[in-house]
Amino acid sequence: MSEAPIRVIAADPARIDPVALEQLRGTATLDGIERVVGLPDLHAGRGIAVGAAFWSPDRLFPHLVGSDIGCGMALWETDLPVRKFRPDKAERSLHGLDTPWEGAGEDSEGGAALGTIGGGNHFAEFQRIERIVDDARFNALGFRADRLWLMVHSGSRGLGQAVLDHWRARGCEGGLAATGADGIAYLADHDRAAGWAVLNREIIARRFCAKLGLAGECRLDILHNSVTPHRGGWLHRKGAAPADRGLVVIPGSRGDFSYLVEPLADHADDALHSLAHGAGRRWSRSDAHAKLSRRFKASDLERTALGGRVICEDRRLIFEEAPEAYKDIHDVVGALVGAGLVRVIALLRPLLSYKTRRT
DNA sequence: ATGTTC
Repeated sequence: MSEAPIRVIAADPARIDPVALEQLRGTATLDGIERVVGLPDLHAGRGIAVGAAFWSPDRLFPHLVGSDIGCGMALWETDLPVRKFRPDKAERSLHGLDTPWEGAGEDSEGGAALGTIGGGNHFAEFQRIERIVDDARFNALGFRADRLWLMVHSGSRGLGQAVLDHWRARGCEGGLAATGADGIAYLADHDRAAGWAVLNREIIARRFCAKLGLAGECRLDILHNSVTPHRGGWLHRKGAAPADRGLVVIPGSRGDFSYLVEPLADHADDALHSLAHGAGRRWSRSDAHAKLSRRFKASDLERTALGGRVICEDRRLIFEEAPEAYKDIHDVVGALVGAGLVRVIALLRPLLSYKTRRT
């Protein structure tokens, strides 16, 4: 079987991570994979590159979706005029969000984790609309620029992990025939985990709003780890946002802006109808910790260059997830714009980023 | 990424 073509969309092709590129090559040689795309946030993952999409005509590859099935971004508009947002007060109010949600049934699947953010790069962040680039479109959507917004990044926690573990134990790395019994069973597991992840983000958003006494409405929820039917085959996205499900928000880092973008259709197929899902890591977790813990105290990182505040009572994580550990979001979105894949609608400024609090 | 974590 010949190697599938690989297309990488990058801000600066000379600076594509060679390790990530080698990982893309590894996936391009899989029997049954016919197209591979790297997005501008491409970076090395644990075996599989993150920021990538993979198309197969007839096979499902659970390990190309990974363990955090259904992980994605939700963006909510609250009813609070942003001028009334008090970060000090909010910081004092945001307690009890790492413990199980009261509404989770004890025997429901993944019940204890439902409504909690988790670790790694997951977060909830209050934001304001910094700048509207496309006024007509923003207004047509009925969005309000003067309100407090809330972004949630989380996934399927232990449930998605259990699904991948189950299929890995059965030897799924060569893929599963999509129409076979195993393929159908995996898809059912995948869809259940993805549905759980969407619900998890909704509950997280509602819990955060409730702590501040706010009402809120979900404006978008998009998955960046998934496999879906696509043009007669199967599209695997590993840290890749969909370009065929409406508006997308692309987070920068806790110290930079997030972009609200509208996917454009004309060149979408070049990128397998996929987009960057964030800025992408510039430094590995261990490098970020090593470099930054030498230069800064953890408390130095509780405020960002944009004036936002950070709640992260995990001393290792606050270094691992520092803005410096991520690529420049403006370059990443610039590459998407340059490739004709998106139009920018608006930029959002982080006001308060919540990672974790000790309980 | 992870009801993780020697």
